[in-house]
Amino acid sequence: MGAHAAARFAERISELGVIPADAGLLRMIATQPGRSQQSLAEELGVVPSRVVALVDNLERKGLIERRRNPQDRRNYALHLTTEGTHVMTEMRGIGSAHEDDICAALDDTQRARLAALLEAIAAQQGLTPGVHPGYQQRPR
Amino acid sequence: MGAHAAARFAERISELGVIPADAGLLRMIATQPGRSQQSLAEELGVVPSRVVALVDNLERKGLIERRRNPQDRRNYALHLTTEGTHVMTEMRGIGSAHEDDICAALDDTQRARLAALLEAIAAQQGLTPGVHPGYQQRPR
DNA sequence: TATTGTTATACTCTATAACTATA
DNA sequence: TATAGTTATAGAGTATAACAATA
Repeated sequence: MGAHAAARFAERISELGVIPADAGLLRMIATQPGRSQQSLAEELGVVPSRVVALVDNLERKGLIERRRNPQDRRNYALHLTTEGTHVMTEMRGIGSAHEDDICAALDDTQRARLAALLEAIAAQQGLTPGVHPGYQQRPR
Repeated sequence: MGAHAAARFAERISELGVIPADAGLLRMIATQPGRSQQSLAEELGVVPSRVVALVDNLERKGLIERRRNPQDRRNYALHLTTEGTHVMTEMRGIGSAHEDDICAALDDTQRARLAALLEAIAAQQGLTPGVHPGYQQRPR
């Protein structure tokens, strides 16, 4: 079911010219502007060279920019552009609509109950809020 | 959270030398022995040439076999081998243990409540029981 | 001609390892 | 030497299209 919800979300945000990988990264940068590629790599649990490609995408789409840090010219401070901020706002709206669509079968009480149950599981499983495990390589 | 559960399941079944794609296909063949590659492709929503690779894997691992149909020699009837049947049994046990692990935070009443809520969503969303959308190409 | 399965090919995603610039 | 980022390369997964065997 997670896969279904993810696929539907992907459909929705594609209207913004954005793919799921973009969405997660964009949100991380929006939440904590100025962060470096290294910090993203660590939090996502992926290799730094992969962040290069992800950030390249976002930059090519004009949603973020790499700003040189004059104090330490080795790293970049990543920031949303005006366009990126706009897309981020759109995405929040899409996120709400998406949740509403997925939960259409449930009334408000049931949604609250579902959320509480899932949160209990997430906490017990030690999941980091806000980081989608989909970035990490799948074990095989 | 679906991604987390899927990753943990992948870990568990890797002990059997099986990956998630194998697991789904193996179960489909176990449930309906003798089915053709075409029928799998249709139900999974993937292209027939992909089923060739998936079935090749399973056959290489000795879990299934392609049997020629003497009536219509164009298609294969897919069947589990003895080893495949054994792995399928193991997988069922792993599935139960997995569910139990994921739901460790909930008592029996809560699990029943969660299951009911999720089933309501799945039904409303028109999800085919037993087919994981992960086989289908992700829209971009 | 139509259907089942296969092969050839190309493209995307991702990791590893070597490399550059800066500290 | 160590760190941030990049490039080159290789491998896996997957679709498209052409193909062979059978009907």
